[in-house]
Amino acid sequence: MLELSRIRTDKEQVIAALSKRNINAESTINELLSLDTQWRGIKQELDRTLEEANRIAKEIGQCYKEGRVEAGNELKQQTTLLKQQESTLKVESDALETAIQQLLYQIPNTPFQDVVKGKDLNDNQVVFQSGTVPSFDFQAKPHWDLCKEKQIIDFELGVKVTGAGFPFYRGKGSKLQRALISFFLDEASAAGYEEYQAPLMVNEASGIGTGQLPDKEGQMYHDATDNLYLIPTAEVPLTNIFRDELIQHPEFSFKLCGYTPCFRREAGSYGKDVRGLNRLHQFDKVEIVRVEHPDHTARALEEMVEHVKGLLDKLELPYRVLRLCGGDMGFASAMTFDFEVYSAAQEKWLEVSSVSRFDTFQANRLKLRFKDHDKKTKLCHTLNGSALALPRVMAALLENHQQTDGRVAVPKALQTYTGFDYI
RNA sequence: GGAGAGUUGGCAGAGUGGUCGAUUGCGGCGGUCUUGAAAACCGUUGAACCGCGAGGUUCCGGGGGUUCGAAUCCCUCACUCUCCGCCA
Repeated sequence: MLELSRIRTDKEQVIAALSKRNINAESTINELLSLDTQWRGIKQELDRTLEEANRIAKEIGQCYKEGRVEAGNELKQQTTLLKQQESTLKVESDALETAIQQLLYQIPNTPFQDVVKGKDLNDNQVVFQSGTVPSFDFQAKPHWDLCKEKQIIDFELGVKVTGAGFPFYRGKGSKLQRALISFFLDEASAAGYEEYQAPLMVNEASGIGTGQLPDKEGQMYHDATDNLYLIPTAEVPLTNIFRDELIQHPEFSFKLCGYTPCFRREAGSYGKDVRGLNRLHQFDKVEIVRVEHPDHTARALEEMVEHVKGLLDKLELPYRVLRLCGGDMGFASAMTFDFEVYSAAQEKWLEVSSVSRFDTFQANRLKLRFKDHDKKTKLCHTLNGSALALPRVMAALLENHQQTDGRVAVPKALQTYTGFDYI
């Protein structure tokens, strides 16, 4: 959620920044500011009325204390009109506040200065590329065939027991999952991220805190009996740790990581993109989350990008880093780098990580603040990234590392975790 | 699932109709002392909103009510804790 005070003072800058997302926010912003002006007028009137009522109430107290009962009774009569005014103004003020809030919820974050204007994924910029795409002297198999052949992931069995998008991992497949999770967590710990095991269900307040609610609730699994939501990413519980926190001093930096399964309804998904491991309702992910002083956000983002690069290097996968254009960024993001690994058999790039800075957008909803050097209370900056999401990494490992003899090689970095070299 | 007790500032914890936005302790910030740090001592310190400012308003879990006036009384909802039951 954008800060209303910023929209007031930097209206043109906000509109210009939002235009990078290929949206014209001018009418929304104007409506917002018009409502805001009305609200401030009402608020001032309401405050004056309340002030008067408070003053009289105090006077009445004095009168009774001093035994001037009649004077007190007289003053009481004056309050009748004030109370009527108060309740009318309160209704108007509340209505305006709600309308303002609803508009604010609809406005996405303003892209950071480095973000370029663009419509969709075609306008994203490749800012880094690493590794070579393997060339095979045989017909490379897609991961879903390899999974079946080697009996390491059973999609049909998942359909039987739960439904599409909930696969079983078996034998070496299951061990490879566990290896990846351990590897990612160990790497994150080594980089200074404290490991958390988070709840997999969150309450409504947490959903609102990180922005899944109220608008995107269709994307989460919801248990109506207890009004709890299955997390779509560890970002939700890990970031909500800081909800309603006021950090007392300006020297802070929180780095946390956590492995969780993630649950996504993926309503509206269809077609070939959902084949195999490409899109699941339940998948595993290690997430890194940071809460930083605004002065350190840029450095933090860079560190996170380097961290993810390191992971993919060690997994010996060909990958590229994209800086997303305004139009392709998530609602809450101010700047996002996507990591894509090349999937040799599918012959396409698969997104395995998304690293973003949110600046104050999340913190504003979370009420996550700190006391700065100038003793003023300010909003923290939040950042997060996947490091990494497992299924597509798994797909890329299988497809890129398949050998002429039909085996799939396990990268060195993972071998100590898996206990085997080939699948 | 049953019974009881709670929810107050960054945290802990007083406060039971008007001088309470709230005693105190811890923490934070500033200082003295110290080579530096710690300790000790001194000072300072709730948040949000409106206003150029003076200043004003709101907030004691959420919502509603009683009253001229509510942290304080009533209703309601949510959550937490304790005990009992069930159970990994």
